[in-house]
Amino acid sequence: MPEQSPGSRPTLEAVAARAGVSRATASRVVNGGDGVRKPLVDKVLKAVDELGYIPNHAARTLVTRRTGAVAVVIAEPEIRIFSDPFFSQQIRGISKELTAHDTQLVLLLVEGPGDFDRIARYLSGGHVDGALAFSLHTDDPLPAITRRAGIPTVYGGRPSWTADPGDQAVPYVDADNRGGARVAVQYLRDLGRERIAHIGGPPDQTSAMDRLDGYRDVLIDVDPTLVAEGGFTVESGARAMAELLERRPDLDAVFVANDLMASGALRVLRERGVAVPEQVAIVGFDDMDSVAATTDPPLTTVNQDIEGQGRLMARLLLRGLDRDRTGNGPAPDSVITPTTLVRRASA
Amino acid sequence: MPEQSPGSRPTLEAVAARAGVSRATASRVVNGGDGVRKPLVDKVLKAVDELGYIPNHAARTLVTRRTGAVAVVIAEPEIRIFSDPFFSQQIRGISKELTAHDTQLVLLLVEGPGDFDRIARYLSGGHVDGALAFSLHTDDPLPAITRRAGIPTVYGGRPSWTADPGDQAVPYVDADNRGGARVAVQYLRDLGRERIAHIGGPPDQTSAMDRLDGYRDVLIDVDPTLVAEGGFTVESGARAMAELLERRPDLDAVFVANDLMASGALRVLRERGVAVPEQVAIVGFDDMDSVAATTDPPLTTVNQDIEGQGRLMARLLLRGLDRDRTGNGPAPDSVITPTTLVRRASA
DNA sequence: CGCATGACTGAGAGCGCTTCCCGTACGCGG
DNA sequence: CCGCGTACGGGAAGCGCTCTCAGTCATGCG
Repeated sequence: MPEQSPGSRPTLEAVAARAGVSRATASRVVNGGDGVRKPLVDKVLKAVDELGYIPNHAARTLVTRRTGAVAVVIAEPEIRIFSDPFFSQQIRGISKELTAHDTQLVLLLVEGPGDFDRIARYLSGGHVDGALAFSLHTDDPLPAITRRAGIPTVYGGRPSWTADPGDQAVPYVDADNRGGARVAVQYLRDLGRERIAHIGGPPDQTSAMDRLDGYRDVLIDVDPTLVAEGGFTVESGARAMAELLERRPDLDAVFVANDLMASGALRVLRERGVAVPEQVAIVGFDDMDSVAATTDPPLTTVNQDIEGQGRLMARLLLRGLDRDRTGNGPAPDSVITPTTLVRRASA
Repeated sequence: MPEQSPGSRPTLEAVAARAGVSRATASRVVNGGDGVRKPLVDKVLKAVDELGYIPNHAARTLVTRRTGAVAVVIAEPEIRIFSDPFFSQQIRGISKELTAHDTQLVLLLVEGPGDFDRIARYLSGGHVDGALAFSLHTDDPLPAITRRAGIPTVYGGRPSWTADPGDQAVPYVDADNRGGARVAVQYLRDLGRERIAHIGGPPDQTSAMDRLDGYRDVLIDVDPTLVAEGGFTVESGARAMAELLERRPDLDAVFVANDLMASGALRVLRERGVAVPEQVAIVGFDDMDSVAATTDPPLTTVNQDIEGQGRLMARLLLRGLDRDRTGNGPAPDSVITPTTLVRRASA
């Protein structure tokens, strides 16, 4: 690779000159070379190579009006954000897919409520072609922002407002939370468990609600005392478990809405000398490898392909952007990814 | 905020026209307004506001040759990456600082060894003004890449080659690992412990080595059987603890190079019925809030301000970029951030 | 053999912005 | 009241690239 002399990189002009063609032809070659005869293509490529030419991104963006960048907006006031393997795996998937399409990942962390202004300005500023967002809470202002900015956006997780009629559909990627929950609870029932409790997640997150719905699908007329609410954290899971044991010492199984809470629940059960799975069987959700496999006993849980979801989000967005540009292809539709039950020792 | 008619955003030209000034004057106002009389400034700002003008970033970059973006390169083949609260907090700090300076964060995840080519191309491509990187392993190709691309870079954690003489200094931000370790071990000794073991991190990470050095600073002629090596993971910590107990059943304290390993060590001690801190005192490192406070017993550990380190990294880089541009100010220098011992129950 | 047709290539016009350079208008002192 | 100096505003030149449009050349067919 040729050394870069400081401050001056070769331009297309230089490449064209060296190859003995016009700038237009050089440009054509650099952008795929359609309609340029082989010998010229080779000459240009040779010049590119010799000069170490790298296209100027800003100039290209200026004329094409496309940035080749996508924003990933993470708005999570809680600590959970990155520490949550969930996000990190999702981002990893996104990164892989974007990279494969020569698209940059611009990370936008929302630090506080006042930040939405900044985000809005940024998204409106034409810095990125599209956005990927994680819709978490009911009152999330993000959808409104992206809509007003006219930025194509794909959501991770079913946005809460998608239930509302009349709202325009937005593409999103989500796991089959309800189906997964159904399978999990059904499994517990097939095991012969009769008083299956549930520790749910925060009600303003659709994933939590969908999992609860799945639970109810199987246990139609469930006694409300068998249901407790947690906050998707280890601690809240422990609290909820304690609460359930208090209310229903007779319970013989718990379907917990995520692995973190399940690990908290396991701890409480262990502390109180309740044998898992003999006395109480536990099934979690997410199959976080850093949690589910290392609990004692290892957690039976519902697996979802989180990284795959990230990839899918990116792919959906890129496809949509491509469609905007070329004007053809089907409108991107939401995708529900499958879930599978992973049997370990806790149930 | 005015609605954007699709596809056409107001230009500086439009703002200038509406304000009744030249484009040059409008530009000056938008960029700070130096040397423009108050009434005109106001007129322009009013026009900007009314039109909802947002500068075209590509055009600006094209002429100024500055992108207003910084790359954050994370090259960690292991899973640890994001799941590691370490990175997430660091990134959070970086994000805050960059945001405060209207600079974008472009995330570059290295997925595999072959990816370095892509990273190199990207960094050379003038997409970003600078880079922040986490130097982890001895043979990391990143430093060479950024140097060749001529991209100002600040490292997180002391790069291993900084020990080599003759190598040009690179700015980095790191905690006072050695000092922190010293304080921790000294604390154990002040407690009256006499056979203080050490579980170290991977030898190709400077933080691990520096902590080991701190340990040795206090325990000058330490018996090598008291030192075991781990990989900064829970499991490796457990393994190392088991190994130490095997070799030296008489040990009465362990200084562990990070909290994750410490939690693994605690588990092993608990399983074997060794009382902590009565029989064996444990001190960790990092003070990860998701770990140190929730172990049983809560972990005495060495705290470092990780988010602050991230901020510092960004600040150092921005200062360097500013210096490159204006040509004045001191060259950015590396920073070692202080560490403090946090007393909890494990020692 | 001549002209039409198609396939390529080249010239040039900007994309929106910053900034240099020059003209001018205003300030002040004499 | 007039001259000069200073500071501010305006014109214009690109930054590097894409893409339309027109021109060129070779070929195929009548």
